[in-house]
Amino acid sequence: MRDILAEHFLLKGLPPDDLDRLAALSHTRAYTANQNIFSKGDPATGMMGVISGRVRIVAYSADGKEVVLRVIEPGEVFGEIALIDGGERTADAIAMGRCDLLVLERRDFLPVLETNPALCLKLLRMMCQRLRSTSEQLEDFSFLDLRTRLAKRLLRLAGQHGEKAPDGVRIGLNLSQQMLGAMMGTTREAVNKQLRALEDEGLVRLGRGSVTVLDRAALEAIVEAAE
Amino acid sequence: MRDILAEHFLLKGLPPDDLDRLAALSHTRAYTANQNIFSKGDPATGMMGVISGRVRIVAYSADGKEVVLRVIEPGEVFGEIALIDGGERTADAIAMGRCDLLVLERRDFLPVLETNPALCLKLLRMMCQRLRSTSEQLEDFSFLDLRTRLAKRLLRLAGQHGEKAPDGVRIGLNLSQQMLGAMMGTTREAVNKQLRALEDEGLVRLGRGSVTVLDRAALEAIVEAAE
DNA sequence: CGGGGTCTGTGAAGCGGTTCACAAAGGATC
DNA sequence: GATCCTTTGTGAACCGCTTCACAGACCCCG
Repeated sequence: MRDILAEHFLLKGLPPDDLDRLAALSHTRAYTANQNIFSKGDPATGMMGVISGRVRIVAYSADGKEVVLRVIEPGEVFGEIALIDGGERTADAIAMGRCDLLVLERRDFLPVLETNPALCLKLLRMMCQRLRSTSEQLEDFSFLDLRTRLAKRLLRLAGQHGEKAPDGVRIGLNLSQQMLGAMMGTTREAVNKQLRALEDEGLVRLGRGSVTVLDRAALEAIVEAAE
Repeated sequence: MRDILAEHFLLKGLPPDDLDRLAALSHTRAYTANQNIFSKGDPATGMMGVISGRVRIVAYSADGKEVVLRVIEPGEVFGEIALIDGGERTADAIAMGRCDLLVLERRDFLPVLETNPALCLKLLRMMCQRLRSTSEQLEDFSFLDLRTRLAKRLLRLAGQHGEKAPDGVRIGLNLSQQMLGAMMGTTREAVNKQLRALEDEGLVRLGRGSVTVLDRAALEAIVEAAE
């Protein structure tokens, strides 16, 4: 356990005795596909780190529409807002497949944070990053049309999760068009039509649960043209 | 100068010698209406606090549309992202009228931050707050129609800036419909039509540069119905 | 090896918001 | 008071996206 903690980017460099203290108090938890980890409004007791698998953070509208706010990869943490201010959870967290999480309780972590400015600064920098990306998403929502947002999103996904394919970069992830729609705040149908348009132009190839980026430069051109 | 700093919520409780250190190095700057304070992409050297007046943080699209991301009131700070990670400014800051700002340079502030966990935690909590509100705005953009967003925004503005009027709460601010549109990521015309609808229903009264909320409960009902 | 469920593809109709064009009413300035 | 600029009000045309409806393809599971 101590080693898992020490490996984690957020805790790397922490004094050994702090690490021991946290190791003694943190624990892991396993989740199955689509299992709910926490829901909006839940009282928050701490922060989680992803050891293996992926987690998505989503919000629901009154009529059940879903927006994906973030997808969390192994090595990243989520639920840190609640860690700091102790408020309610602001969104739902759902396991995207089998996954193992590390749980750090607020009451254990806070004392360590108070005595460790370097850790504080790391957290601050992480929050900055988060704020930057959320703001960018907000801008994209208000300025860019669907085609452009889609191109941008595909480029990001290809960068993060792309596997090399003979003729391009394949985004696997079991990524349905439904889920892509939720990532961009729109419907499955609208995504499908834009994707088909891109396929007709030869920029991507579609599969069931996958998109292969064939012409990265052309996608980048679409994004460039809009900003 | 030292007293101004000590008054500020973020720095309240700071050890006296830290305060002196910062006081010696920080300075104030005055701006006139609509003057640009910084622009997106500028290298960031530090954080600003508003002493008097108001500042708006805005983003521009390729074709010149404007979105207001935040309005900063006296006593609040902005530009803190750059303070922490030292990256580029992510948006434009514009003085909304005459205003006096306090400027804290990164190189002066960072050492104080490193030795003062309590200050770190305060900053962290502030960033959390910011992240919560930005996420909420993102959700609103994707889920709510204009009428609902407008109702929500009017309620918030009335709460923050409302002056008591004989028959309701008046939002002054010299708030044009143009600016309201920019706050909600839409056009002046669309805002006008929704406002007129609300006026016809007797929920608000419109003036040049002002909106008076006449029926707070009814506006709340509009918002409730959507979430 | 069915058979039900999820995922993809597509068309038609409708709607919310944009764009454009224009008019009139303050307010500011000289 | 005359003039100019900003702000507000409004209608018509347009358009991107949503909604709804349906069909076929693929896949997991019994």
